[in-house]
Amino acid sequence: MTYSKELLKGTLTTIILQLLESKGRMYGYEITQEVKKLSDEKILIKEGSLYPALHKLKDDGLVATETEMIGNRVRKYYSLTPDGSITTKERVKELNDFFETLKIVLNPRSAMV
Amino acid sequence: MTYSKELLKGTLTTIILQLLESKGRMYGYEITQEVKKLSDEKILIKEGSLYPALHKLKDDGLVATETEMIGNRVRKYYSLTPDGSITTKERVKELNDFFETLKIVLNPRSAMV
DNA sequence: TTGCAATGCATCGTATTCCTATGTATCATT
DNA sequence: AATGATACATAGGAATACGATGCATTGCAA
Repeated sequence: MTYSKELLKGTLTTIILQLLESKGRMYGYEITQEVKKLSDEKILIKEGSLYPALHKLKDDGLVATETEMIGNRVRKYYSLTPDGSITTKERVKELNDFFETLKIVLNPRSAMV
Repeated sequence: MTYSKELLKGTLTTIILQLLESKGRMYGYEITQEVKKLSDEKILIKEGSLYPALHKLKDDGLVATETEMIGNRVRKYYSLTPDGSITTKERVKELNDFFETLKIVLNPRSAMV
């Protein structure tokens, strides 16, 4: 079972940022595998989503890259810039807050605070 | 403070469906106001999002409409069809499940099950 | 009484973003 | 030798939320 791809919209970038925040640095393929593992195979990030997202994060100055050669194979590591670290905290906070709000909207009877 | 509009993607339809499930029937403007109220003004559904979404739900056979005249003003009520009711339960379940999964992904240290 | 805000419906064009499909290349295992 | 995993990347398409705009009624305040 995989989630409707629409659900990922708006959260993919936050997932990437938060992974980089906790792991320090990662390469693309590693990110897809880590998300797959953590989500019990329920969230599968595709290359067609991941790489454009990473490139955009770089354009926006939120991540920096360094390329390494592993044998003859190129590997591109991503890590957060100071700006990226700040943005990550904001995004994660916003996402958690959004979830809480949505819970209330989706279940009005639990809204008695 | 309003959430980044990207966050709503993939959840708007579920919000509408669940509101109809709990309220029985609602009209468009009423939906925007109810979501605004329940979310403490943090989720503001725009007409440009709402009406296309409602029309799509109708095309998909998930909601039915009835038009009423309130004074000289037209009001269009939406309610769930039997199909819509089933879909609503599935969507809400999927969304809650997605949140749980995402929590784990966003905070690996809490993933020790 | 005039004008503005709120109520109420709707659509067009735009931006975003995720995916499918495709391409290239290395490496390990069979 | 072939296949699957590793690893990067992009082009084109689909979905969807929004901004802008339009129309009409109603209520209220200046």
